[in-house]
Amino acid sequence: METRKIYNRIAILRRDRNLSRVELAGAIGVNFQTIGYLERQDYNPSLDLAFKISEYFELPLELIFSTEAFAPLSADLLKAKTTKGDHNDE
Amino acid sequence: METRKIYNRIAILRRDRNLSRVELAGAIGVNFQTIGYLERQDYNPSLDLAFKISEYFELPLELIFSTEAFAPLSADLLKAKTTKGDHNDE
DNA sequence: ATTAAATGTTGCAAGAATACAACATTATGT
DNA sequence: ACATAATGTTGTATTCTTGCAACATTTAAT
Repeated sequence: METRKIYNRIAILRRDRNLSRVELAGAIGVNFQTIGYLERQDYNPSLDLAFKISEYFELPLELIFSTEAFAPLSADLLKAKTTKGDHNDE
Repeated sequence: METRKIYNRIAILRRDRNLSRVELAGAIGVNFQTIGYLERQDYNPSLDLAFKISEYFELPLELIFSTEAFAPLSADLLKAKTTKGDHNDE
């Protein structure tokens, strides 16, 4: 299978919470260098690790990992504010 | 890292759409035996493969994969119906 | 009942993810 | 400027994922 690179927001989320890689790694239960590999997108996390990270940040997996490059977090923030109150369910 | 087993709904979703493993595998671009491994939960898919499957079924990844065992699909269906119209955003 | 399709099982090979160590570079605080 | 923390780099070993082949069992259709 031609493995695609999955993009992620680990680095920004980590900095947003003022954590070092060592701290984040400790909290999640992986080697701190593994966090580095993921932030640099040297390789994709396993599905289990992706879930662990999403659980740690208390964010849906799709908000942290994506098959396409992410826009800056701030853009998403703005979009969320703009859409506030819109309930277009169907 | 002590890898957890991730549960999935691939088998039910596949049957729901009347696909054989060969067909599903072909559509996604993996070996048909790989679908079998995943359905039996012999191992977890890579994050990329999980995304491919979620894209194929046009369902959010968390609806197909979970760190905890799934209730039957029908239960979720009922819950969705019950919650219809509830917009508790904040 | 027979056949064909679908699924399960085992085993081996290749590739990807993770751990870990040692060392280099960059940032931060004083 | 110095010390320390944080991050990056390279390399090796182990485990997990995927592909693939061969064969067994189950299911479905006729």
